[in-house]
Amino acid sequence: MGAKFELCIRPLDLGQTLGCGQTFRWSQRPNGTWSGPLLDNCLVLTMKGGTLHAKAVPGNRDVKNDLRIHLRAQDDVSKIQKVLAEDKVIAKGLRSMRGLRIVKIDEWEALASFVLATYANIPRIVKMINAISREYGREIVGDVFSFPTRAELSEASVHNLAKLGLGYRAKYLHELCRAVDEDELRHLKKLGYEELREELKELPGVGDKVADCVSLFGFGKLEAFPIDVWMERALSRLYGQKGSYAKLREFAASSFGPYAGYAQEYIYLNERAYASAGACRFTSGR
DNA sequence: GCCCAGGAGTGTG
DNA sequence: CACACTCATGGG
Repeated sequence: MGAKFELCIRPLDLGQTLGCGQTFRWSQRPNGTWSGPLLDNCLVLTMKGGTLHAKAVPGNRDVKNDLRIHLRAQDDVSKIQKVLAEDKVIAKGLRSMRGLRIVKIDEWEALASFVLATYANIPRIVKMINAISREYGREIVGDVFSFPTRAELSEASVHNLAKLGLGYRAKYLHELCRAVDEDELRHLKKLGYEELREELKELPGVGDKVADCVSLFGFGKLEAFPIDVWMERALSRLYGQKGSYAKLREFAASSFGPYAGYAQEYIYLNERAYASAGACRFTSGR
């Protein structure tokens, strides 16, 4: 039982890619490997000499291709970085993030995950997602659970979801299960970015920011540019850009075009690093 | 204890 | 269009 395989995807840094808050289900082990559920397999990933080595349990279906899709092996990340580095702000921050890749998450998982992600910090988001997976998903191997399907999750009552620590998000998630079905997801996959985000925004718990996260990470729209509180601060601090979501979104589209999603990730991580460096200075000043 | 969190929904000016 | 307010709760 289980499967082993290798993939040559470059550039790739597992920590930068899986631990940066675009996906919530991977965790780093003490020995530097990364593990987590991907659809109906549990994977353990490690880098050896620039090559990705993977172990999959139980090794269902075409897990190798699932991982290739998840890590967006088709992206020419070096070229994207080269284009985006024309922006001096990004060029500077980029140096420490060469191995970051945008991931492609299952559409339903992305939708449900980012509805839960509203107004919560990342450790809490991870906790909520683990809780609903444990309660309503299927056990893949010991203590690793798949993300619950829409059908599985629609069995949950608002009350039981709230008990898992979702707060007011319990109601959104419950309504989302009823507002979306497989036909709707199939329909959404056919849409271009602008149409997609407008239709996503019709769903309960989905506003501008969640629609962009789901477009980017769930539907693979690299031109999407999610703007959360961190991005607002970064755009103000680094570019002097302030104003409504629509205005900031327009700035991003004109500045970063088809690779706005990658630009967003570089700027977002840059801002978080800046904040934690500032906090460190502050606390160490005694 | 306090502040904040990868915001959205609703109502008002 | 822009704001203001509320929502429920855990993490740092």
